[in-house]
Amino acid sequence: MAKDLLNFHIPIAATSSEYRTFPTKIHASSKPQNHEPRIRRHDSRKRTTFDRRRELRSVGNSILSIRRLLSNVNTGCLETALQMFEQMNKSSTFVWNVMIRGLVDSGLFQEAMEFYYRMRFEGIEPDNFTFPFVIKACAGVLGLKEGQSVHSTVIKLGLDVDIYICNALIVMYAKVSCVEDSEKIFEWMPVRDLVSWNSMVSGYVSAGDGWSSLMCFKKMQKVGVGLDRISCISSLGACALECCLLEGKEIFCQVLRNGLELDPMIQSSVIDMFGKCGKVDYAERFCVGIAQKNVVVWNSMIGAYALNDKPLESFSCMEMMQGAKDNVTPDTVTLINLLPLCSNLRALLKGKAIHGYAIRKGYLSHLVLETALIDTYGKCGSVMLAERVFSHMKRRNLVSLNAMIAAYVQNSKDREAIETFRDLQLESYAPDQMTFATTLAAYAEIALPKEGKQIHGLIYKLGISLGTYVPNALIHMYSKCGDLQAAREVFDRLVFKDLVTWNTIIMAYAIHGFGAYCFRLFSDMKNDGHEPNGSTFVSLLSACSIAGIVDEGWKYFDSMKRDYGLDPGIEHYGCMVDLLGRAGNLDRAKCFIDEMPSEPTSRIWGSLLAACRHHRNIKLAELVTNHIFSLDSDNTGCYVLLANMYAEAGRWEDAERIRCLMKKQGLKTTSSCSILENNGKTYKFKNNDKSLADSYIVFDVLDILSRKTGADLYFSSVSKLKPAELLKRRANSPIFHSVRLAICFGLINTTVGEPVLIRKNIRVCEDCHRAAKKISLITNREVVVGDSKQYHHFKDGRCSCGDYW
DNA sequence: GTAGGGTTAG
Repeated sequence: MAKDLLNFHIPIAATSSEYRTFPTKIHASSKPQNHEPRIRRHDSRKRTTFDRRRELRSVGNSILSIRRLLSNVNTGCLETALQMFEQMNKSSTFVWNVMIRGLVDSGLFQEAMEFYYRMRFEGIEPDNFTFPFVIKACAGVLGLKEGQSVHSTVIKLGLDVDIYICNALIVMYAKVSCVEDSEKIFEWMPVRDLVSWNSMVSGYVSAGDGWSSLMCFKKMQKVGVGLDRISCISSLGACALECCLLEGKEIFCQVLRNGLELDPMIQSSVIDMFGKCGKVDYAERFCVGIAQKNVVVWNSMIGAYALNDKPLESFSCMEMMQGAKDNVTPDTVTLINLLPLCSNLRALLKGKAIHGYAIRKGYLSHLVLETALIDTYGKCGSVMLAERVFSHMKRRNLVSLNAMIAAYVQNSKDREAIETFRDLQLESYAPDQMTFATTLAAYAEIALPKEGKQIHGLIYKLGISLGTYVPNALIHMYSKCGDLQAAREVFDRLVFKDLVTWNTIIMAYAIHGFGAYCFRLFSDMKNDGHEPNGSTFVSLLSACSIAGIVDEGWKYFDSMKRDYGLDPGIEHYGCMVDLLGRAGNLDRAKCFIDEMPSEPTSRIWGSLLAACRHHRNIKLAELVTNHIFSLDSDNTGCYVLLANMYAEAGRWEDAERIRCLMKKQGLKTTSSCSILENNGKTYKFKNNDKSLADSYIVFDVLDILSRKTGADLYFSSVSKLKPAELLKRRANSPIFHSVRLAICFGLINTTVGEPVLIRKNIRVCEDCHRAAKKISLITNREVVVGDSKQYHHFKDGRCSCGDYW
């Protein structure tokens, strides 16, 4: 392998430290008044062929060997070229240039840089030919520091007026996100040509600034530079970036006027532009007219369908490309385009098929493809396969790590997500907005406000540019961690709030049971000029369902379609089943599920099951569990709920039967656990947990409170227990449930007047709920308990959930 | 017999 031969490493610092500072010469000197180039360079083009031949002969390389070297480089036989190079006399700049060019052309940018440093180390002076290659290599490795160092050398050698070098610098600075430096170079260039203008147009696109690119494109035509195929490709990219159809159409007309429509790169750029501007039909019409389509053109069309929510067309497009007429083989980009469709369709098998195809074709390992696979597996619920791809990756970057964190979060592996986030920091990756937004979602599920605040501090410290993406995740995280006040502060400080921000804050108040306040926020949102979407109504209906505001719930449900043309989705139906269940209208809830336009999920049935339990309707519960098991046979919660219902009704044989069934299937109940924080430390309690050093105090307080709240609570609610069973269960009594231990610990360790905040991994049981209400009354303290769905604010003997959850 | 700008993707 060519790379093995490139084992000559010189540390960058040893060779380029003298060029580390950014060159200021071009900015400090006065702007040239005319466009006459300052002649300061040794222009090799002025040398005659004879001179060059004589020079090359004089350094001991025969013309034949140089021709062979060039031919190897030109045909991509880098390995042979490298072997030849090592045996040649290396004192001429020419042979180094040829080698560096070869490496750059093969995408071996780091190796090209190392070759340049080696050249300098051996005392060979680079010339005007060397720098365009080297600068391109700097852009390739996105090395701003290296680029600046090379730029210094260019100035020192008086080559900063060379138009080729300047053009390369423009592109390099834009690619490393310093487009202002590109602008300065462009502005100060003594002479600009079409390539200089094109470099600026494409430079702005690389920097993500499509509008500046289009303005530059217009200006270049105004000053009479004209345009060529590359101007069109770059400006079409700008239109695609900004979804600017009008400009895109104009450029398309220019393409036709200039007869450029047969150029495959133009073709793919046009399709891509139309696709990104939401005009997949235009893209399709243009694509159909292309007689011979290459793989990039096909990929652009597949991508356009995918982007415009036409997954089936994307797949059939892939089949067409492989058809007898075109017979084009899908490449890595084709697969990368198709994988998100599998994610959206939750089509795990299709994703696996693409993975298999990639392996058969030898496309792996490929960083982007592997990242897309992690994403697909994560979204399709197979975190194990995502992990497998991740662990086999030869190379990773921030995006692949973000994808793995997201896969964990999507599959409720929040601890693993946080662990991966920590690894990412240890490996010195600089987390970005995506990293934080995803990791915050993991914290939202399992953390307490203190940990959340720490990650918030880190975001602040790193100066992550915010937008709304991270603040929205922060609002969600704080509300889920129980600190609604902190969520509100983030919301209030956010100057530009988008629809997601509003939906998130409404949901924040919803899960804390402040239903009525959510309706006010909804009205504020509309006054702020936002049209609600499906998620807004999930927030609103959740608010109604959690706070038990039945009438408003129906009002919003009806308003969705009538006022906003939004079809209720499965989540909206879920909220309505909750509401009907709460009202005790179980038959109506069942009919409502039966009449749903889409197939009910196990979650929908789960809502009805919770209602059945609340209203002690075992008959319906049995029917509902059958539905749940047919969809989700290892739904532990469902087994437990049914078993408890049987137990409460004194139907011990049935309860035992359900427990046996669980055992048979190897299902284990999730053990309850409650957490709270005190003095910056998180304390974790399990049921009947005596592991804490001063747990005897906790148990003493619990004893006092149990007496005051009526220790017979538990026994009264399960009074149909047999005496033997009663004794057996004494040890597992709800009196010692984790949440009660945590409440006692909180009461002991927090200041009077401060609420006691607890998070719990599973739903609060009826006994603990009843006890918490009494404790709040007796101690005159607010107790806040968050479970997997909502928060219960216990105050003055009442709960914000209205005793339905 | 060496240079600069360019398409699709996570």
